Amino acid sequence: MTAPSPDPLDTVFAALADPTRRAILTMLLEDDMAVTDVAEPFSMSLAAISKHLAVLADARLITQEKRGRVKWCKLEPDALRAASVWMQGFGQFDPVDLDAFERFLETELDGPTGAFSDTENAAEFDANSAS
Amino acid sequence: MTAPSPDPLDTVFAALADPTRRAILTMLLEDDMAVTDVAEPFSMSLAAISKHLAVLADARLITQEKRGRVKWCKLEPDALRAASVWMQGFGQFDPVDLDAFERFLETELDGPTGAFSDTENAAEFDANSAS
DNA sequence: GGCATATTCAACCGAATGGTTGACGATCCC
DNA sequence: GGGATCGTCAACCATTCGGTTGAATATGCC
Repeated sequence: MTAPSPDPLDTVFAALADPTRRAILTMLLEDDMAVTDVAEPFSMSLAAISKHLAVLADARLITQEKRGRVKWCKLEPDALRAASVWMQGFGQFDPVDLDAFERFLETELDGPTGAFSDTENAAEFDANSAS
Repeated sequence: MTAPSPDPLDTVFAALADPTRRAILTMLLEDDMAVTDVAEPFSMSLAAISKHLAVLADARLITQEKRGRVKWCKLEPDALRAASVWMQGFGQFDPVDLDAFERFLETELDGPTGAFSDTENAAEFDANSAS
């Protein structure tokens, strides 16, 4: 924590660059989750997921609150605002295609408890399986 | 190049995670530039900038076209669209705050030839100088 | 041809990343 | 108290990243 203070965009974009972390964010979009539950769909150790969550928390993309012995992870979409503004400036796209995102989500998420469909996106949850 | 085919979002976000590369994109927003001219404001070797440009090209954030002995770099904002859509889905921010971006740019860019103001953002062009 | 310019290549280096395993500290519950 | 569960810590490992330097490859110009 002695780091000077790198541009917040650095840490936000770096956090988003990992498919596991993006998948975690997508899961948290549905609901707050405990660390163990976040880890469940991934074929990777709990410690690894814990590290990913630390990266997301460092980028302020999530917050973590310990209640009892379970630590709850909550999406913090505000952290994306600066990054989003930065990106939007380049494209001058059509204003926010939220419909496209909802369509994307429908293929990404299946049930409310983290049971994912085995579409093309399922690969994101077992990145090592990619040949 | 034997890599399977990672999610394009991986490479786009990873490319955006570096302040030097974001600065390059900002410069290219003004105009196409040759590699040497891109490198000029940075306190880093030409080879390093060449690598950064390769990363940006790999993420399809820029294209490079060789005319004569000089290679021109051109911004390709389309590559940001998918990433932007992905991000927007989390925030449900107010639709595209382009004004905020233009204000940001005014502090970022000074002249049309790569002369940057020495505001807070100038640090991005000599990242090593950050204590 | 011969020299200067533009850009990349190759080898190397230190630091950061993403993962593992095993031990550890908290907390819940009987 | 004591066992099970939750989560992190510490050490380790292989790979990637961001940078350097020096040589090599085009290309333009006289």
